[in-house]
Amino acid sequence: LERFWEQAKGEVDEHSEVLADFKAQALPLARIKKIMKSDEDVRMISAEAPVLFARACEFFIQELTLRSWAAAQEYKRRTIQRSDVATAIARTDVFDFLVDIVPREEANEPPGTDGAAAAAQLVGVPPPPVPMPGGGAPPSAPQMGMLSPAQQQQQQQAQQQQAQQQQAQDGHQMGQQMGLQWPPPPQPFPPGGG
Amino acid sequence: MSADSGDERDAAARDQDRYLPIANISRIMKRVLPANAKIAKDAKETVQECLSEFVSFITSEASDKCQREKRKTVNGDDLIWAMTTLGFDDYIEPLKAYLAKFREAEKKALAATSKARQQDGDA
DNA sequence: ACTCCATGTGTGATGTTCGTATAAT
DNA sequence: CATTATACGAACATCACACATTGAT
Repeated sequence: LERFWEQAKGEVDEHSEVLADFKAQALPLARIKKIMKSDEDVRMISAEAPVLFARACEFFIQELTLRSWAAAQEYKRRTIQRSDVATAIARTDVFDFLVDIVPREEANEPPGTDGAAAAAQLVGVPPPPVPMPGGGAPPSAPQMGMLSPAQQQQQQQAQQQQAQQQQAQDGHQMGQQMGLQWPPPPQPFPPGGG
Repeated sequence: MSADSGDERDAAARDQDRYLPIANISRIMKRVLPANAKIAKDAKETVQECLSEFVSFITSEASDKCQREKRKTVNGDDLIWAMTTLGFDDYIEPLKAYLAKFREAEKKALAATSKARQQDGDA
């Protein structure tokens, strides 16, 4: 009897591993489900929904992180601060729904400088409205109008290349695009599967 | 104007139950950053909060669609539709492929377990 | 529109993983 | 101030069961 199980497991094992890779390095599905259920209208959730969401959350985190990193680099910082995330949100229209959490005032962006616009273009973002009410420069905002867009681009590109190399070394998942544009990982599914 | 700027975020730190583990989020963030990049604690917490908002945002839109169509179960297609509607078009393609592969794998896994059970009873 | 079957999901208990807290660098 | 290393405990994944949901008739 155990023989059968072992044989069967041979078949199942492959799929099990594949399925295991879903949650391998992912966010906890149970908590995603909890957050979804925080909406009173949501009663039943298919099993695939949290799985899909886990992946979507990775994309979301990666995009927000890269845009924040670009913002940090404009100040020649290697540490992403909250203000950088705020800046990334303020510049990206698909993140408008986050203004309730991170108000635009927290974004550090010197008005009158098109360096930000240049960076945004480099990032591949269409001209964001960025009304930028008279927010005023945050305390941690040093003088940064001195960088020419070209220099900023050079620095960012250098960083991007480094990042790409890191990606290529660190993992074979996504090292090709990742220019800071937002090309979702070509990896449609768990590695090793297929 | 006020000296309480910065304390508001502590309120967010209370219900960690409503957020995804910050360690996982930090790991995913580092994955797309160069090795020499650092992430401030504030930034991690901010991303953490934004992520939960993202989930709620998409879920709400998907739930509305389900109500319109008189369905009671939010499925992956609803989420994909919601993300498309809300402007996350770039996520859709890979997510579709991911979802398709997941369904396929699950079907096969289920069939395999079914066979295993048959053999179990047979033996 | 109504019924029927198959599929799939919520709930609760359990073993195991892994994220959090803390201290050192 | 952020990262790393370590131990503990909470939370996650899994399973079984009852029945609601879905889609075709």
